[in-house]
This record gives sequence, structure tokens and C-alpha cells, in this order.
Amino acid sequence: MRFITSKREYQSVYEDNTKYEGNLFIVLKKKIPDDLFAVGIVVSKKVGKAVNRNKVKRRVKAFLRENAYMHKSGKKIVVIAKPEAGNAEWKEIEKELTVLFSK
RNA sequence: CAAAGAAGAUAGAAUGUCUGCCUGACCACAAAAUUUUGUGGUCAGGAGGAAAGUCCGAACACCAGAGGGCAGGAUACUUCCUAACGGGAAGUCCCGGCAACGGGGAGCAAGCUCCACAGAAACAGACUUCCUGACCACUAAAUUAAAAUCUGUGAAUUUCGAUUUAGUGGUCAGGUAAAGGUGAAAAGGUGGUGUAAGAGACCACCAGAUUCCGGUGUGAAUCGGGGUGCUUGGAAUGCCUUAUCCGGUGCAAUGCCAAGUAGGAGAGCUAGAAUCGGCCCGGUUCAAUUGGCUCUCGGGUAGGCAGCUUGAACCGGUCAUUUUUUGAACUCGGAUGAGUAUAGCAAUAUCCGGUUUAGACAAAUAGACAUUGAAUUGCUUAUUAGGCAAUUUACAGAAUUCGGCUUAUUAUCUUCUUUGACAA
RNA sequence: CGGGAUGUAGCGCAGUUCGGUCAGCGCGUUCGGUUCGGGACCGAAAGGUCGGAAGUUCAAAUCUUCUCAUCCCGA
Repeated sequence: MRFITSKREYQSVYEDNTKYEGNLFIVLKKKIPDDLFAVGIVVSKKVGKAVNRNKVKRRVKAFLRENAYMHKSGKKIVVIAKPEAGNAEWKEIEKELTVLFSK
């Protein structure tokens, strides 16, 4: 697993994807021919100040680390945080991401 | 005890379990290959007082590092601190507050502009009023010339004039700015002298301004005395004036390596073009013809290394120097005080020793759970505390680096000061 | 890292140049009229301390300083 870093890669996912929307996150998935698995995390300023944004990012990363069995090769995934994600509990985030990733 | 004011310190909840991140050093293995890369392990280190806002000041780097002028910007009581500052300390004047304390500070006596409504007028000229003079008109009185009349010749009456005086009105010339009641603000205030009427025109007291002399202070300033009748409205956080300072761009600066595209299109200039940046002068560089220069568009790459963290950092000691202050001693003096040498504090420089010391690059420094601690609320036992439950556990995340400022904010604690009440 | 704009009634805006006349306009809201009733229309009313704090001034939405929030632009 690796993280998406460049702006160009994000744009390619934005232009061609399948969209799943939950209460706290929006997940965009794109199929790619390679056997790679890449994830990008987007947290905008609407979520809160820098401390809250970093916390959301760390929690998403922790979810990916603890649920490695969900990694599916051949996909690019972008996780976009909604403003409500800044005040959410860990259990809510875990439950929702489990649902969204398994689709 | 209550109500206030000012300054400062500390901490940035703790422990455990599981799962993880970044940097450095060392070891082992593997690959290429002679120095790198990858994997694993061990050890060490890993956010803040504001890291924030980006409001000031610098360091550092580049702009082909002559300069001058104009424009523009910033600052504005004084002295000191500082690498520098628009920051800080102490002082000084004004304003607010009973006070502790807080806020503010060049120039309106260089020029221009503005001062709504009201008011005669908003800063200097007019207007009304007041006073004087001349002329005109009218009224009254006095004197008088002429004519007519008779109530019968008068100190008579009437008519029409003249002169003088007084008053009223008007016009012109002059004096004056005291009065005009409005306004936030009206040209020093009160009383007198004086005058045709008035006026600092003059005088006394009061308030202020300015200037001179002397004392104190490094200075802003302040104290005392005198002169000038000087009386000047407010607004420069209005234009502006004066003084001082300021080149621009910013670590996405900048340098190197690797990879890779193109040598295309359009426009302008051509003896001029570019250049220190808004403008001018000047200087510099390039340029002598299918060439040169500039700009725009299009195409390509956006990987790595350096910059990148030890710094105008902090603490202690020795010796030297300087300044300031305080207390004691001695001498002089009636006293305030002055002098002498000494000691202490502080600052500065050198030397010595020690402490600390994140460097990431879509960006680490953590995620989850449990227990304990703290705060609030509710219930309960029952007493000034305990138990149970729920909720909360501040503000907030380095991004080239420092010095400040400002803003956000939790808990605990300390010191100083003022006012009031009560008690001794 | 640098540059700029905005904040005024529930919503969208004017007024800021050069301080006073004035805090106003449209939509919306409320009340009344009109209609058999509703809409449209007509008439009237309420609703603001001009993002916040300090200062200058007789007087501040307007001028000055600080500050908060939102938005935009460039490398």
C-alpha cells in the first residue's frame, strides 16, 4: 500500500471514479490495471483547524493499518472527510469506513 | 474581610497493554558495485507559550553590487537598552480615576482648506445698533423781512419766506467693534479711568501666551524673578511643513546532479534594445543586417542532493574597566550637606567551565482500550466529607532562522500596591 | 511567502469620496383595504447602534490605530 501524493494522481481519480457517500466521509474508487493499492486522504479547511485535521488524517491511517485485510489490489481510493468527521467518535468512524470500503 | 489595580512563575494530566510513524548512529543479511540502495534488529532523540495571526525589525540568498534627484512609504515628548525595530525600561507634560493605576504626545505664531443647523457674523470684512459731521424733508419754539386783513392800527391776526435751536426720518462721509443670545465654540474676565460714542487706549486684580535672566537636570522639562498689553478659536489620527530612516524580491530565495522536450508559432523594435524595479538624469551591457534583441503563446520536466538547523542562545566562575545607587565609618560643618578611601549590586568585554540543541517534504512526533487524577451536574449516605452515575479534561501542530508585537486560552501559585469597613 | 477586497434590517445592496442635512432602497414580515376566497394590487407599520475595542472631534457608519471573521489573487 502506498499513499497518493501528486496533484495529477488526484485529478485522475476525480475524473473517473465510483462514488460512495456516507455521513462522515466520501469515498472515491477507481480501477487500475496494475496490482497496486493506493489511498489518498483529503481533509479540507471546513473540517477545522490544523489540530483537528491532523487528527482525522491520523485516524484514517490507523483504520487502514488495523484493517489491512480490506486492501484490494488494483484500485485507487480517495477518502474525503466531511465537516462532521472532526467531531466524530472513533467507533463511528470505524463503522462507517468499514461499510464504505467493503462496497 | 470586601472591592479593585499591577507584575511574575510553574505545568501543559499520569500509568499500563496492543498496533504504528520520522531522524541519526551501530550491527547483520541481500543486491548492484566500491560506495550506494533495500530489508531486519538494537540504542538515542522527536512540537509551543503562543509553534497561530503574518503586524514590525533583522540575518541569509539572488537581482551584471557607480551614483544623484523627484515621487512614494514608515516613524514622531526626552534619555537609555538593542544587531535592528514601529519593540522595551526609566523619566517628563496633558487627560481620566478618591487612589493604586490606565491612556495619550513634533508643528495651526508658514500657507491652503473645512467648521452642518442656528446665528449679524465661524476668523475677518461687512450688517443692525451707537456716536460725530454735512445735506434734504417734516414738526415745535424763538427772532425777523415782506404782503394782506380789521375785530379798527395792536406786544393784533393770517399767509408766505429767512435764520437759529431742539427732535424725528432719510442720504452721504467718518469713528468704533462695547451691544446683537445663536451655538460645541463668539476674539481674555471683573471693576474703574477715559471718550462725541467706544475700545488693553490706560490702571488694579485674576487667567493664559511669549521672551529674557538665574537655579536644578545628560535631556524632555521644572522652580524663582523680570520684560512685552502680546490675548493668538478648533481641526494636522485634513492637505501640508519639519526631522530621521527606507533599493527590490523572497528558502517555491539560491546552487548542483539526473531525466527529458523543442529549436516551433505570433507580435514588436532595429539604431536602438535591455538594465536598480514608479519616473528622470547619468552609468553599464549587448548589437553593424536574411542578423540581433525583447515579449507572448505552444511543447517538455516538475525527481534527487545541498541550503536545513548550534543560535545576535542560556547558566556559573576569575580578573579588569565603567556607570549608577545604597548603607556604614572617618574628617569638616550649627544643620541641610560636602569630601575621602572602602565594600556591595548591576552592566560590558576577554578567558575558562558547563547546559541545551525536532528537521519532516501531501509533511513524522501517534491511534485505540483500560485504570487513576482533576472539574461540573444529578442522586444518595450523612456531614462539612465520602460513595455512585453522566459529561468534560483549555487554546492549539514546527515548515529557512532569530528579536519583538498582537490575538486565543486551562489549572495552580507567588509578590507588590490602593480604597473602604471592623478589631487591637 | 507576498498582495488585495468585503463586513450596514431576516436576505440582497446604497450611503464612506469631502464627518453633521439621512441611517435609506428592493424583496420578505405584520396589520388594514380590495375579492365569495386566494394571488396580484393599494395604504400603513415594525424591524439597525453600521463586525468588535480604543482614540481624534462639539459631533463618527464615515477619520486614525489595533483586532476578529469571510473571500479573492500571485509565486
